[in-house]
Parts: sequence; structure tokens; C-alpha cells
Amino acid sequence: MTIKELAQELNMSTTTVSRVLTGQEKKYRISPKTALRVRDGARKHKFEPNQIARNLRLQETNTIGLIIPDISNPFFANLARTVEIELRRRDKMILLCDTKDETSLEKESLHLLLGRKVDGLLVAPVGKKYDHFIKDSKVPVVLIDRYFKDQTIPFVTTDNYQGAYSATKFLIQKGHQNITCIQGLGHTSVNENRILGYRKAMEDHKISNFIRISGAGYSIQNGYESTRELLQKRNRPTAIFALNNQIALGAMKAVKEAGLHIPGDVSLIAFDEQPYFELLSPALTAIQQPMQDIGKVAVETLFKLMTGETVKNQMLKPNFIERESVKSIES
Amino acid sequence: MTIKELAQELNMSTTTVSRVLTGQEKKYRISPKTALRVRDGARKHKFEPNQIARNLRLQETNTIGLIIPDISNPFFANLARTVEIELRRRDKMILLCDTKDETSLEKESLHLLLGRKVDGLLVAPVGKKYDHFIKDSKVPVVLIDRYFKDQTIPFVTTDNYQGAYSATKFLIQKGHQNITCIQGLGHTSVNENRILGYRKAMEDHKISNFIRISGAGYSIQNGYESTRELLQKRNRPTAIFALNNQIALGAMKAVKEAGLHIPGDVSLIAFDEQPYFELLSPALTAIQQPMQDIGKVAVETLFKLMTGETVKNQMLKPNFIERESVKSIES
DNA sequence: GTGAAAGCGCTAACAA
DNA sequence: TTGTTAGCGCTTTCAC
Repeated sequence: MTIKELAQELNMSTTTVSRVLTGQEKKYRISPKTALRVRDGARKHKFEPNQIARNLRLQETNTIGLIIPDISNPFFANLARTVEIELRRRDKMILLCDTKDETSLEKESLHLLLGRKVDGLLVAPVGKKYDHFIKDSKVPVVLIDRYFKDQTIPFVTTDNYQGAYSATKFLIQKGHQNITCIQGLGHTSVNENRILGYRKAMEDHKISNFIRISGAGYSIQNGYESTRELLQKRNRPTAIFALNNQIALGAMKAVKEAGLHIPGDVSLIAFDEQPYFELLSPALTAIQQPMQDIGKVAVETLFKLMTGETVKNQMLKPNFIERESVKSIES
Repeated sequence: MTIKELAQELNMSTTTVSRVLTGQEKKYRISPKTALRVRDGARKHKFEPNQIARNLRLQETNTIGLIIPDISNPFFANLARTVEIELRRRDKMILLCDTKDETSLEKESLHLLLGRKVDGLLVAPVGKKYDHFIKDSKVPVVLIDRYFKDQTIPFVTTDNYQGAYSATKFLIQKGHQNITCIQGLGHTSVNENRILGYRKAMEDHKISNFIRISGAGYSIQNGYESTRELLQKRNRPTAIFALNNQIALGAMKAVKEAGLHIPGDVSLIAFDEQPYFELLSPALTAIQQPMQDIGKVAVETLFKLMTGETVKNQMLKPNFIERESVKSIES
């Protein structure tokens, strides 16, 4: 059923029907009687306005594109959930794209979304290139988690530098010196800042000779393989700093398979927190990101952008959770 | 830039432009020269056809609605990922709705999606009511994970009965009798079938007097609270069967907090498999669902439906993974 | 208080 | 081989 058919049935113009259905009866002083008839008719026929037609006419879709690297990574899954809830409150829907951390898929997603005339874009970019966001995107976009240096696209993220610094410092204070980082994707801001924090802590404590960075990729696989290699080294690290939850998982697996123990043989700290970390063997010491807040603030920022307000970048504070995966070393 | 503007600039009709841009130049025998000019012009101006207008005209949106109860549950996050990949291959996009397992939000989502004229619906329903899917949905829908008995909406799911039966049988063969189930949402088919499998195994082994079902909800919270209660009982179970991954997590947490041990004090089996299960303390014995297949088959089924083919329901086989969370009891 | 009609950007039937 | 035109379903300007 279309608005035209409904109007015909009620013997009035589509204009009138449209007006009451979009809540403008006051504005146009439509008689209560007419309004009632319209509403009744609409209900009776279960009339649901065709949003596509509406979108075309109004030049807005009430749809936001969400571009993330991996929805099966609990970090992003949780983020997606918060975003969904926040957007629903504002009567917007999500078009979801998973880029598998591939720039080509990211570009494709961007154009697909732009073609569908989304009103805004929330994106955790792959991070390798960003020209497409600068040049092609005519709609407001806010970056989540990862951002681009020297670019003006607003972002909301965790203070990764700070988080990594305090984790590394914690290890050092426990007596560790031979601390290796297993990193995610080297070109992402997230990774860079975590590395920077790690590096700075090492330098501040005069052990920059021990700085080692290994691996590439935010995956269980990478954590696993990198750790396997590390464990075979002559000068095996006493502590591993895994730069996300997946890497930490892979690292644990490798240690276990090697017949070694955490923290007895190696200590481990993870960036990211997950509900099951406290149940692992041993319970994992971790840096928790304020995920709820990230999602909330990102949506708020996007809406400000869409209404032309000025926005500022947000760097939210992480939270250190000490558990059992780090051993004290006597010096 | 619109197709009209582009056509004007090229001094030809929108028809011609449209035809070459939609790959119909052969069909209409458009001269190669013209086709080339169109393509060049489009590239030069970065023309991207307005999909909204296209959708309105074509009466199809190339969009599929995905309705799930909780995207932060890794089971559904993984499902979403597979679905995304499969749909992208077919040039469709996902509109994502998270219902928080609330029927009201599910209904709302359905109408929102219908209003946006999605071409099809993939839904893991809350399961309490389903009238809205039967009556209101004019587009093809396939149910994932959960389904409705006595209804004709096609579904793809795991053989939950079978999975639960074999898990229970496994426990019994290890000498357990006092086995309690912690369930998810009682009204879901998933839950019912798992309970049925559990029940049948208990009955087949003449220990139906030990049948106990506790809890309500697919959450960590529910697993935690239910287990706490169970542990305080005089006749505490020797084994717990957690009906999903979240419940299992909560159960482990409660056992740990009570100062007890798995499997020494209680054995535990989880429905669902997660990458970290093997790293928990102890490694969790689990029933693995073929998640990739579920997503793939669901998308295939939906497409058959959309092209008018006949489809049949699918019940995929689960896989039992024995690890360390079950103790043998001497009789 | 209500309605006629234009137009959002595209495709396709029909015409040439 | 190309173009004219109607129309997808809605909102809104302008007119009454």
C-alpha cells in the first residue's frame, strides 16, 4: 500500500495524509477529524511509508555506515553493539562493512556506502592509506580506534601511548628488562602509539637496548607464530607484551604448547580486556579500553558533525588491571 | 553529480549514459565511441549513481536485514562476519539490528527493515513470539540458529538435540549422574532442543530422577548466578552442562570464586566453542557448532528463496571436543 | 484547512 | 544506434 492509495481510499489528497503521518498536522492546522481518519486508515491497512522514496525526496537516509576491520574480534563486536544502541536511540540504522583489514575492501566499502547516501560514517580504518576518506567522502566521518596523523578527520580512541607506557613500566618495576612487544599492524595509529609508549618506558628506564618488536597482525595466528619464534631464541624474553586480545590468546597458546608456563617461564600482558581474561590460566593482566565510552562518544561526535557543530578529538583513558600473568623477578 | 548533469555535459541523453553504466551497451548496440566517452566522463567526474534513486526505480535495494539478539556474543559476531562475506560476494549489504533478546526491539527492527525495503531477512529470532514474522513480513526470511516449530519459515541451525544428547551421554559415561543444565532462554528452539537432548540422555540411562534445569538467559550473568546457587545446595551437582558459551564463562567464574575447582569439585561442559576455551583453566570440553557453515547455508537458502526456488530446512551436525573440564567418577 | 503539481535521480517502455 | 518520457513513492511549495 502506498500513500496515494491510502489517500484515495480516504478521499483526500496525499498531501494531507503525508502531513498527518509526519506529525505536521498542527503546523498545517489540519482538522482533528481528518487527522483521526488518516491515522485510522493507516493503521487499518498497516501502511508503512516507503523509506526509499522518502530518502530520495528528503535527501537523507537516516543511515550510518559502520566500517570495521573485523567484526569477529570482540573489541569491534562490542563497539558495534554500543554504536547500534546509540544510533537506534537517534532513529538511525547501521549499514555494516567488514574490511578484513584490507585497504581494497575498505575503499570498496566506502564507495558502496557513499552510493547509498549514508548520512555519516563511523570507521575504524585499516590505516595504511587514507586518501579515499579525504578525497572521496562527502559525508561527515569520525574515526574510531585508529586515526590518521596530520589529518583533520576527527577521531575518538583510547590513549594507547599512555596504556602501553604504564603496562611496560609495570613490567619493568616487576624486575623485567628483556621485554618483547608483539605488535598488530605496524601502520595503524593504534599500533604506533602503543609501540611508542613501550619504547618510551624502556628508554626512561635505561633499557632501550632490550627493545624488541616482533610480529605483524591483530590475529591469534600472529600471536601464536611470533611467540613460537620468540621462545626458541637463545636470549628468550622474560616478558611479552601482546598488543591486542587476539595476539595475547595466540601467545598463551604457543607458550602452553611449548610446555612452558606463564608467568613462571614468561610473563604476559595484554592490551584489551575480555570477560574471560580472569578465567584464563593464569588470569591475564590487561589494559582495559573504555569500549562503551568509545562507542558513545563516537556517535555523539558524528552527530555534532552532522549538525555542523565543531568537534574535538577524544583520547579516552585506559585502565590497568593487574592479575596473575606477571611474575616478579629478583635482581 | 547526477546522471542528468553528466549526460548534459556529454551532449547525450541520460538513457544512453544509464545504459552503458549499467553494462547494457551490447544489448542496445551503443557505439564503442559513445560508450567510451561515457565511461571517461563518469570517471573524470567520479560519478557514482545514486543508489537510492535506483532502488526506488528498480524496487529492490540489494540490502539484506540481519537481526540478531546480541552482536557482542561471539557466536553471533562470527555469524555476522560469515554472512557479511557471503553477501558481499553477491553484491548485497547488511542492515544490522541487535534486539538484545527483546521481542519489542525485534518487532521494531522488523518494521524498520521492511520500511527500508530490504530484499530479504536473516534473523536469529528472540523466539518468544513470531506472529510479526508470519503476518508482517512480505520479504523472504530465513531463520538462523533459532526457529519456530509448526511454522513454515525455513531455518538453518545446529542439531542441538544431538549435541546436547552426546554431551550428556559423555558425562554419564564418565560416571556422572547428578548433572544440572543451566539454560538460556526457555522459549527458544535452541534451548528446547538442547534440554530435550539432555533429558533424553538422562532418561535413556535411567537417571531421570536427577534431571535439573536451572537459570534463564544466554548471559555470563545468568551462568554466574545460577552456578552460585547450585554450589550452595546440599545435593550439589557433580557436573554442570552450560547451554552456551556465555553461561559457561559465568559458571567458571562462580566456581572459581567459591574456591572450588573444575573438574575436581564440579565438571563442566559448554555448548559452543570459542578459541580461548583451550586456554582456560581447565581447558573447556565443548560442543562446537559449524558456524561458518551456518552462515553460508543461511545466505544460500535466502538467495534460493529470493529467486523463487524451493528450499529445505537444514540441521547441521555439531562436533564434540573433549578437553579437561570433565572428571571421571568411580562408581 | 486542504489540494495540485513539481521534483528527488534513476531506468525502461516506446518511439524514431 | 539514440532519445523522449513516464513513473517509482514520497514531501513540500504554492495556490486556494
